[in-house]
Amino acid sequence: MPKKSNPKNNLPPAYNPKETEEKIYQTWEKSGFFNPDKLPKPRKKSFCITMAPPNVTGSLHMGHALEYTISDVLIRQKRMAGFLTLWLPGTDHAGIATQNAVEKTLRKENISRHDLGKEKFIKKIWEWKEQYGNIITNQLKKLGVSADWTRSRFTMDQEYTEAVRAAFLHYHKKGWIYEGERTINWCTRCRTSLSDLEIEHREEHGKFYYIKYGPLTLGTARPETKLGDTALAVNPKDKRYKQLVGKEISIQSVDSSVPRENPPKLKEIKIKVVGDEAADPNFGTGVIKVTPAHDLTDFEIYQRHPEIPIVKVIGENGRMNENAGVRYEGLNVVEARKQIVHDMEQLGLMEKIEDYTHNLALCYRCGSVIEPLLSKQWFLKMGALAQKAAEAVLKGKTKFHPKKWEKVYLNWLKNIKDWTISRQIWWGHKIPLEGVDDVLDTWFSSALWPFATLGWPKKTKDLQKFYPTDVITNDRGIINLWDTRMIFSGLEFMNKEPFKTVLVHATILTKEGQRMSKSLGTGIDPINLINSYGTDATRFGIVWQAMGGQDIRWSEEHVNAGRKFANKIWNAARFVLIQLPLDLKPSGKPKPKTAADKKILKELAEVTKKVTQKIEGCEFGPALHDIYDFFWHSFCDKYIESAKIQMVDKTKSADTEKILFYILAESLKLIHPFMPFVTEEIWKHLPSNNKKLLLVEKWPK
RNA sequence: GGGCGUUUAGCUCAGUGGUAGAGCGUCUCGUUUACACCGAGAAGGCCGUAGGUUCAAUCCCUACAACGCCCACCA
Repeated sequence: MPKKSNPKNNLPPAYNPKETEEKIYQTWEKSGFFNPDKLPKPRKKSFCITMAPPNVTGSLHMGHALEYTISDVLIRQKRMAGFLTLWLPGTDHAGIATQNAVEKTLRKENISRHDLGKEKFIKKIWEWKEQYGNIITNQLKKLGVSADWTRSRFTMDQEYTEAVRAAFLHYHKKGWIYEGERTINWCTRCRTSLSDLEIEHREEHGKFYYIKYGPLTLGTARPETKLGDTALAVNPKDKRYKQLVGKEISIQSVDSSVPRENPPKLKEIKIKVVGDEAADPNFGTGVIKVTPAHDLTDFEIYQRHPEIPIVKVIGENGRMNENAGVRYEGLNVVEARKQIVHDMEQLGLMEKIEDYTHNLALCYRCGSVIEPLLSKQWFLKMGALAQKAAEAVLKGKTKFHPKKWEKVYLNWLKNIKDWTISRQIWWGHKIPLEGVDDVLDTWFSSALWPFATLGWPKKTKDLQKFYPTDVITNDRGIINLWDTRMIFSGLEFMNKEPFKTVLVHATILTKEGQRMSKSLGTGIDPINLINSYGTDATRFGIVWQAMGGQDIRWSEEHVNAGRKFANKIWNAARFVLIQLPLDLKPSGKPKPKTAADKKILKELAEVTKKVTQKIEGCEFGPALHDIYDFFWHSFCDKYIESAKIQMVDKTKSADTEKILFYILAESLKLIHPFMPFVTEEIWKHLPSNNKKLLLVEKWPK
């Protein structure tokens, strides 16, 4: 006999995420439980993640969605497991990136930042920041992110700025920050220096020119820098040139004082030959020209041979300057190259030209060609800091997950150079010294994130409770840019590594294996997925594919599968609720009576253990597969079908009801970190559970 | 140049030293007290190639190939 539907417990026949999600999120926010201070007590152990702050340059992409979903899974599970749980959110001012984004919008109105002036331009960026910061926050909420918004930080808010200042002055006092004129990476479009990590490489097919230098011939890909040559270098062990080392030789060269309108003329110049290991006897002719002002290697040769003069021939605008001579002055690099090649050919100085493939250095923010040039910049000494950072990982104080990234991390630290920390842009933290207009590399402030967000340099309660934090989650692309620098900063300022685990998540690619990118039009907007499938389904689809550190070739079917699963949970709950008597009181683990009862309880115990272990081990995809499999195939397909028969038998029906309820309730807890909305909504309808949110229910053991 | 990763069903991916699995898709049957966003079942795989270790290899080892990523001053 079919039971009468329990009128108090009836749910609509299908789960509707649109109607549910916003309301549920508001309930959570109102509860205050995202804030550890308001969580039910007692909670002895803390668990803290400082959120990798999204840039204020745009909206969220799939990488964010993955990153924040798996962080949220961790946070929700720990919160339920009784930890004093804090997920601290924020945004990053993202120096060059944001400045460029705002400049781009101005360009549409045909205005440059110089037209506006510094003050007005910075005001414009702040307006932009307000607007995009809010968009991002709202998108994170849509994703279900259970972060403590009351503690939200921005890398340029007042207190954070104090932290940056304190950190800089600390290093300065130690003598680790110095100003120096060195050859650095320069973006001629952004008009700023960049660190080694802020350049990208692209293969380019170019030419390789063999130029006559008096008795010698040498190869170069950049003949225009010849105008800044101040020496030649050969390997001291190279027998061919041994006798030349330390001597000055006379060579015929182009007379750059002849105006471009006139035919080129020869001029005799004298140039010194030095012996240096950087010259490889087996490459080209074994002779290299030394242009210290425009080549990083050549600058290092200069450092080993300080008697070599330096002549800067390319300006910060990327054009040849007065030192290049009237013949070339004002030409950009490409034009100058064309001109000088032409001139040398005319004068018989060009021996031959070959095809050549090499890697071109590009700005990681705007894609323009990087021009190495001599410039006065501020540097932070890396020696002691790099060593600290390496030790943290070597001693196992900080662990990477997956472990393979430790090698990448250590390898970079081994070959590290001093960090160029000054930038010539307008948007950023001003260097806190008199008479300097430069701002700091945006990563200088990001490096302080795990403790500056908790109140450093003040000695706050939050720092005491939550530092060191537990996990940081990010893309592999910023292991060196960010993780390394947070680790040595944490050790330097807090004497403790900032987190125990670096969780390097997968990269989401298109189904074809391409990088998702806005400009290529290959990106997917997670908000669109949420709008068509619901947040739980989107989170499900993402986590379902997050099987390990492997890249994910995105396939949307899994989001659809998530939508179906949400509905399956909903309907299983409907079925159970229809069966339940109105006065049922949840009373712990029920005793099994039948073989089916025993089996399902045993399987629940197993899946509980597996899911817990897998979440703790950062195996989110496998954890979700397990609970999915249990709930759908063991509980719905098998047990509910058995229960339908058992319910008819009056000697068994009461016990069966209890088991149905118990399995459902425990499953909802296990599913909640992955699919928080649908589980919370159902939880509201369960009898005698009206007071507590699933959000803070006790995680099953 | 150095390092790393991937290669399993039509697609996206799990997995194990001993008869190969999931989701989606396809096909057949099914309106039974939740759910057709469902149920029962089926088809579909020399587990990249070639060697080796082993009683036994998709799994361990070696080489190769394809694709992808990171690092690097080769002018």
